[in-house]
Amino acid sequence: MTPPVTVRVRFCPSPTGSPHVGFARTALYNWAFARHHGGTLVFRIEDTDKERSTEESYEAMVGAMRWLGLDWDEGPEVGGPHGPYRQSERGDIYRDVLAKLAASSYTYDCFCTTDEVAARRLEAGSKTMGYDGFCRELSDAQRAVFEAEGRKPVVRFRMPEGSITWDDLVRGDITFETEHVPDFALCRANGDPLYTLVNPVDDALMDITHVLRGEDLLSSTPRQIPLHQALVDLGISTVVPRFGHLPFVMGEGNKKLSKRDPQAHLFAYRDDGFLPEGLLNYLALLGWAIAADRDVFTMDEMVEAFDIADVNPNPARFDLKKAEAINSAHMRMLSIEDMTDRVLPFLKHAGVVSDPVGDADAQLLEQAMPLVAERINKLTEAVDMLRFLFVDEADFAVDPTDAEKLLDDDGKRVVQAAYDALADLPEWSTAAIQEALQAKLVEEMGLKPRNAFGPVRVAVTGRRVSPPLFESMELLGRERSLGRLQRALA
RNA sequence: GCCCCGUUCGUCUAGCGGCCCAGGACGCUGGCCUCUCACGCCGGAAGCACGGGUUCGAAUCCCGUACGGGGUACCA
Repeated sequence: MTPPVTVRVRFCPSPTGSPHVGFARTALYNWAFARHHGGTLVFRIEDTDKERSTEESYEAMVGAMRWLGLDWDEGPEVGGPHGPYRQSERGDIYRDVLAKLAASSYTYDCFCTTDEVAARRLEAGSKTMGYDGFCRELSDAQRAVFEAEGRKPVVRFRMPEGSITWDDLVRGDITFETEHVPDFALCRANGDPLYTLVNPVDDALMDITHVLRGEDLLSSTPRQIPLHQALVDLGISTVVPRFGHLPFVMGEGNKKLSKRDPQAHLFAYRDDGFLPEGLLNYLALLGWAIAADRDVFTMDEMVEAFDIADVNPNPARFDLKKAEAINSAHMRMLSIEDMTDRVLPFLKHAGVVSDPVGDADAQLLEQAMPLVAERINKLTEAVDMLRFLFVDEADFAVDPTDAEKLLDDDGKRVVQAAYDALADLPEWSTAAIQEALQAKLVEEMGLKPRNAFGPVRVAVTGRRVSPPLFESMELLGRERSLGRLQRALA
C-alpha cells in the first residue's frame, strides 16, 4: 500500500503541561511516516483551550521536538504556506468556515443547556448518551423564544443518516452507525471554536493526507469524516484524509501513561541521561518492529523501513529496563568524541568541571572518556565515574559505605603495601603501576586480585565502582594517587 | 448502559493457513571472561485468554464468551 507521493502529515499537541512519552511516540511515527514517503511534516499547536494552554508548555513542546531531533517542515519557528500554526491565531479562519457551514445547513444552532439534554434523556429512558437533536429543526418562532430568554446558541454539526466506515491505516475497516454519533458542538456559545471544528478544519486547510494519532481519538473519527466531506463539498478542501489510530503507551498497572505519572515525562529521561536516539528507538518498538530478530536501529534505518501498516494495534506497556538496555546499545554506538560532548553538560551541572571547562580539565576528560565510555549506559553515569579525577584534593571524599566494607584493618594493610610498592616507582605509567601492584599484592602477599585491588580502588577513586584502576591512577598522577593512599591509612 | 478497539513468554514483539511441539529482545536465572563496574560470550526456565466452528491442516480465517482499554463534554 503505497500512499501518494504528496504525503502530508501533522503532529498537533495541545500545550497543556509537560510533554510525555506518548507525545514522543506519536511524533516519532508521524515523522518517520513523512520522512519515509518523502512527505511533509506539519507541526501545529492546538491551543484553543485557553484555560489549560500555557506559553511555558508551548516552549516545552517545541523544545522536546528539538531535543528528540524530530524536525518539521511547517510550523512554529519555521513558518510555511499554511500558517499561522498556532490555533489561537487562527480565529478568523474558523469563524469564516463556521459561517460557510451554517449557510449550507451542515450545522444548526442549539439553545439547549447540558441539564436540559440530560433531563430529556432521563425522561425518555434513552440508552444513548450525548445530544438528542432537539434543536435540529427549530422553527423561527421557537428560536425567537430562546433568544428572548437571552440564550446564546452553540453550533452543532448535523450528523448524516447511515453508517461511517473507513479503512484505518493501523486497524483496517472500522464502522460506526451514525445513530450512535450524536450531533456534536463545533463552538462554544461565546463563539470560541472547539477541537471538534478546529482539528479537522486545519487538517483540511493544511492539505493533510494522513492523520496518525492516538487511539483515544478513534471515536472522534466518525464525526470528523462527515465534517471533512462537508468541507470538500463546500470547496474548502479537496480530500478527506486517511486515518490511522496508534496504540497507547501504557504505564504501570494497565493504565494509559498519564501526565501525572512521573514515568511519563519526556524531560525526565533527558535529565536522567538518556540519548534521544536511544529513547526514540525504544519508543518505536512499542508497536512496531524493524525485523523479527532485531531491535536496535538508527533513525535513518527506521525511516527507511517504516510502514504504518506494520504498526501493531494493541497497547504496549512502557518498560524502563528495556528502554535503558536499548539506550545502552546506542551509547556504545557513539564515538568517544560525541559521547564526550554529550557528557560534558552533565559534568558541568554536577559541578565536576567548571563551566566553561578549563583546558586542563578538557584534556583530562579526553583521556578519561575512553575508560568510561564502554561501562556507562546513560550519560549521567559518567558523573560518578569521573568525579574522583577532577575533584580538588581537599574536597576528595571516600564513600562511607565502601570505606567501611573495604578499608577495614585488612584493607588498610593492603593500602599500606600498595603505597610501599608505588612510592619509589621510577615510571608512573599504567603498565608500571600494574606490574608493581601485581608483584607486591598478588604474588608476594598472595592476595586474590579482587581482594588486592579493591581497597586500593576505594582509597584512590573513593568508590568500589570505578574505571580501571591502573589507568585511573596514571591519569590521577603520582602525587595525588599516593596522597590518597596515605589519606586512607589515617 | 450504549458504541468502538484490543488479547502470542513477566514485558515489548516476529508470525499474515502447512517453514511454528512458536523465533528475537528486555528482565529473570546457571556458567564463562574479569582489578570493581560495565561490555562480551555460552546455556536455562517462561507464551498462542477460553469455547465453538471452517479446513486434509489454525497462533494465523469466522462466531461467541471472558478479560483489558477507549469514547460517550459548550476538554483535547
